[in-house]
Amino acid sequence: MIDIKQLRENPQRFIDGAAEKNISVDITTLIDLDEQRRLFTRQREEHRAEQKKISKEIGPQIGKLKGLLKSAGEEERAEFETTLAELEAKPVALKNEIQRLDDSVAQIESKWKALLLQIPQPADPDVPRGTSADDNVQLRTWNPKSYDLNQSFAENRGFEPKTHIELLHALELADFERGVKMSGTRHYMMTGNGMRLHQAMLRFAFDLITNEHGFTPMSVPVILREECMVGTGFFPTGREQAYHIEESQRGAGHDLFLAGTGEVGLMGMYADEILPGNKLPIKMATVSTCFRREAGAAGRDTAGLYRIHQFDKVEQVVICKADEAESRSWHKRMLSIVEELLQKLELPYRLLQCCTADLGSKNADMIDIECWMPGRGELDANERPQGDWGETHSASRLYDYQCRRLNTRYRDEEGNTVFAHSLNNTVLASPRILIPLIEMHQQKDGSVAVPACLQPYMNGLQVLEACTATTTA
RNA sequence: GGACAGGUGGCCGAGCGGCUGAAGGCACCGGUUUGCUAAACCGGCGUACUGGUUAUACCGGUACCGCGGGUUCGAAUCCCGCCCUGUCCGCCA
Repeated sequence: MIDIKQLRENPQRFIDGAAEKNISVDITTLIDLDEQRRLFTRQREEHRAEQKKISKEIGPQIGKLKGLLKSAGEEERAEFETTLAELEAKPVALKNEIQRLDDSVAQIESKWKALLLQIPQPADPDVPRGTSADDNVQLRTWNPKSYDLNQSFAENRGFEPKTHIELLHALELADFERGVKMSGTRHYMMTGNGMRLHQAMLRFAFDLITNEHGFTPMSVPVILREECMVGTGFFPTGREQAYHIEESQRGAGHDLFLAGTGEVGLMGMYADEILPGNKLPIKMATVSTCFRREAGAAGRDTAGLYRIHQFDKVEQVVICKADEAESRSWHKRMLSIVEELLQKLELPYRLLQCCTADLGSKNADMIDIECWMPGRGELDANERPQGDWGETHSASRLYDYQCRRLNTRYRDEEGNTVFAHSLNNTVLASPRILIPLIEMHQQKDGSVAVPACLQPYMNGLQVLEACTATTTA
């Protein structure tokens, strides 16, 4: 959520910010509603103050009269009733007026809140302006010494690559048909060594981030209340991307939603809290199952492990003090952890500075990491893919946008409560990361070499071969 | 799932429908005293919005006693719905 005070002071910044992100929101209406809300709220407060004052003056008198009324005789009764009516006339008039203002404020406020939640965080000035993902800017690439990105896979390795789908089938690492049979399109199963590899990847990444980089290991709920989804900024805009468990239909008090990332649980845990300043920065990592409906992606990446409804992800999150320099430095550090990971896995990658159009509404800045996937991309004359980059990681910098929504604050040195800054980044998402892994490490004989860093997590296995697969027939 | 009990400030805990933003205690901060520490004593100590002003200093107003609604001139206190917690029973990885 943006700071409404900043919007009042400089609406143009937010109008431009939304336009640059290609997000259409009615900021003029929000400003109108904001003014009305403040006006009516102030009037209501003035009336209430008056009411309280009167109440204190005549309240006890009313109470006393009502008491006397009970034991009063006929003549006295009439007199008391008249006095009572006189005393009550003014507060009753006030009460009606307050009731009217209450209704106005409630009505305005719900529209105001709904709009406010939709206003995107403007991108930072150093984020390239753009109209689509095509305008993202490549920052740098990395490749192992043995792989020249300017040459084709065949030129590098001396044989034509298979796609990950072909490799998964041949080595019996995954079963798409039965996954689809049970759950429908975009579902799959990892089988035998495929599952071992999947787990090895996750554990390797989790150990790296927690043991080597001091992030606190966490398990988090992946079934969450709507407040968490709104608080973390995934709702209302991304509502159709989340699976919705309509428990209220069965009589429960609230619905639940499946998280699309562990970030929801990690950030949600500190909602409505004021943290002691010395607790920051909070560095946490979780490994969790992620669920995405992939609404609007019909027809895209339908085959293989690229775009699926359920996967597992190691996620890193940092909650730090409200300091731009500190935020920016954490962003870099989180990215460098991923670079270390990918280098250990010997996977070529590139860093992409996302342009304004690709940021999403909550981010001030986002850097994606894409791995080279030889089995992806346009088909050549022989109907074989030419290879392409595929997104495997995404590092977001949000300033206080998320903490403001979540109401996560900390107490600074002067004792003030301040909204914290938050950042998040993928450490590793699997099975998507298995695409570059098995495509890049495939060998001429159709086997796949297991990178050294994963071997301890694979019972020491060095090569995945067809005959080593121990899966169901 | 069934039966009870209960949700009050950082924590514990009191609270007759008006004098309660809320007693008391603990913790914390400042001060006095003090060889040091401790103790004792004095003072301070919630969040948010909003106005006086341009200001995180100061003064005022409003709201907040799980959440939402209702009764009332007036609600922490009465009523209704929901959420959550605890205990017992049942079921269960």
